[in-house]
Amino acid sequence: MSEVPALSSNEYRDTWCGQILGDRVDSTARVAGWVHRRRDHGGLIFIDLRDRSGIVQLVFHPDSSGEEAFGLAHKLRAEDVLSATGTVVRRSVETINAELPTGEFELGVSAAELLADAETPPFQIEGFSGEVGEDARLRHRYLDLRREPMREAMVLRHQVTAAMREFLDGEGFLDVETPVLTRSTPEGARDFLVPSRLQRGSFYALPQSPQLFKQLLMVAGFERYYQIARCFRDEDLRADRQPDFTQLDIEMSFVGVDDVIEVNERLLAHVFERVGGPAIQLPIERLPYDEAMDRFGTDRPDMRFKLELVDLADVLAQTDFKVFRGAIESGGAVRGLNVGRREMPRSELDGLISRAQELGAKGLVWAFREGDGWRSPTAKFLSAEELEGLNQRLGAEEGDLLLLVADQRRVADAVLGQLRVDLAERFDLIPPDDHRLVWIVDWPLLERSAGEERWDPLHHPFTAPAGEFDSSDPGAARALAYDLVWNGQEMGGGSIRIHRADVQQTLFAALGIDAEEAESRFGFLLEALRYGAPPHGGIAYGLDRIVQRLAGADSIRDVIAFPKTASGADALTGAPAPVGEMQLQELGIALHRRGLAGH
RNA sequence: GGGGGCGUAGUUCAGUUGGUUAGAACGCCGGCCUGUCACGCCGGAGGUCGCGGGUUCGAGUCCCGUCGCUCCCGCCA
Repeated sequence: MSEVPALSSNEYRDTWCGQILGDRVDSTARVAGWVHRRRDHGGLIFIDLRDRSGIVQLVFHPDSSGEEAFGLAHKLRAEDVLSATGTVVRRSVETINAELPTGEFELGVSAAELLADAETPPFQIEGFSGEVGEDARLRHRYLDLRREPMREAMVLRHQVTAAMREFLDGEGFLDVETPVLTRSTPEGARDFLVPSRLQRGSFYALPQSPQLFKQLLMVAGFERYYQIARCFRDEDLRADRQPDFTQLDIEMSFVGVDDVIEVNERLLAHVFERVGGPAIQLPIERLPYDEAMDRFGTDRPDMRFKLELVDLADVLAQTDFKVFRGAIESGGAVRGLNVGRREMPRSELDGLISRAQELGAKGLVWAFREGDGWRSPTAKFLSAEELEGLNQRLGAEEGDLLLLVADQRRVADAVLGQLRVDLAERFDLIPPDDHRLVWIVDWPLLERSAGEERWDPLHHPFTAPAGEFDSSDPGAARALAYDLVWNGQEMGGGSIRIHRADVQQTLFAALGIDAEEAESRFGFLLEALRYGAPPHGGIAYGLDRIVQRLAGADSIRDVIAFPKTASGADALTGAPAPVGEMQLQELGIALHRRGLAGH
């Protein structure tokens, strides 16, 4: 239950429902709130009244409450809004309700006023054991938010941001607001665009993050900045992705990787301690990117369980099996996973193959170790020596389920890395209350863009390289970057930024952005860097995800007051919605009728 | 953009191999009830089976399309 300070008296109430406690016994109190539940015994009426602080039982008695109040009580219905005055009474022992914090007391009502009556809610606020469909909850979110789990999630969210502000304030960080109507910043996602009326044909972009602004604040000499910033990305939604979401955005000057990580570890420990999250052992483990990919096949490993990937190419160097040989000869890899001794019917194994294909693999080899060999459709293609070598490399014991993927290394990693997580859930390998935080460090600076002759930044183009950047071998460059991964989910990421204009220009060039384009898109940044920019770096956290995880919620939507549905709609307001012809004309926008646009 | 799941009373769900009057629980409405707290008891109302089309003597059930919600892939940190 949310903590609230004592009330002063006003025309509606002088006490919170949740504060009808022992120190009030025999005194007069006035409370206000919503009718949570009514129990009408004919000659005696109980009303549970709810406000943000909690619930208190009101008792209406035909004699002591008076005819008027008693008559009103008889007509009360769920969610009516009521103000009631009465005497705080200690309940007799046999009528105590141990479930309620106020359960040893009640309010003997002497007068009551109906402040608003309520229509029957479309779903029950409480007292119903089933889960209400999210559709209905979102359409009437203001009612959904009256339910205790939602209120608690919102309270938790507030406590998290309050603890963040408290810590950062104590460390000298300045909270500075940056624009929402801005220019596209290249985080890689599609921008939400806002048409300009004053400059027809031009558009603002909603920020994907305050990245460039916070760097400019470092140039401005603010040294330590933070903001709880709304960010926007026009991409498809997921259970942990919304088109508008919130970041805790942080930037610091005159710092290196270790400095940023050190402050952030104390920040996390402080926040978790304040809100009763899992205890954090400092320092948080750091895992180099290459090792994460080797062992877990992903840059956001869930380290609460083992199931590590194994490289099998050398065992199969001489193999005649076309699938494996083909992958190896074309520069790919054969990677394997020992799932341990498991039963799995053929239908489920087929399901694993489908899942592997969905994730990009051409196929998946499954096998159960049986004696010195395999029970597997693939066994007949492999020699006894190869099977023995594979069993040994995979540490396979009798009955162990083995999964192998032969493909380009990044594909094999991605597929087995995801299957590893799927199977851990399938076989309950994840300890229930375990939490594992890890920094992923030593990232590559650039990666080959998929299918194109181009280098892309793994983070963003302002990430500083470790040491001198060698344009002749961009793939070898490492980044001064770090991501925080919590139970396999990315919670935040950041880097030291490039603070010299010449280095930034070199990087733009390496990314295929020529000087002219760099000047037109990022001229303001390059110019700022020429006026004396301090070495600086920072981080941004996905606030919604952090709160989701702390709340133990299945979806990010459960910790956002007014979230969008999977199709990006606001079920409550109906956004997005068509606008009038006049509005469009003012903006100089003409809509294509469907089909005319050509695509 | 692609794939999977779901859509029946206000809510959560059941509904057999296609069969004539579509059920349950909670909620709602009315009555009774002075210590309940998921109050109890009695009675009652409430349905475009998401929508459109098709197959059939007959469709909640089968087929096609479409819309909505949701999960995943692509995309996106």
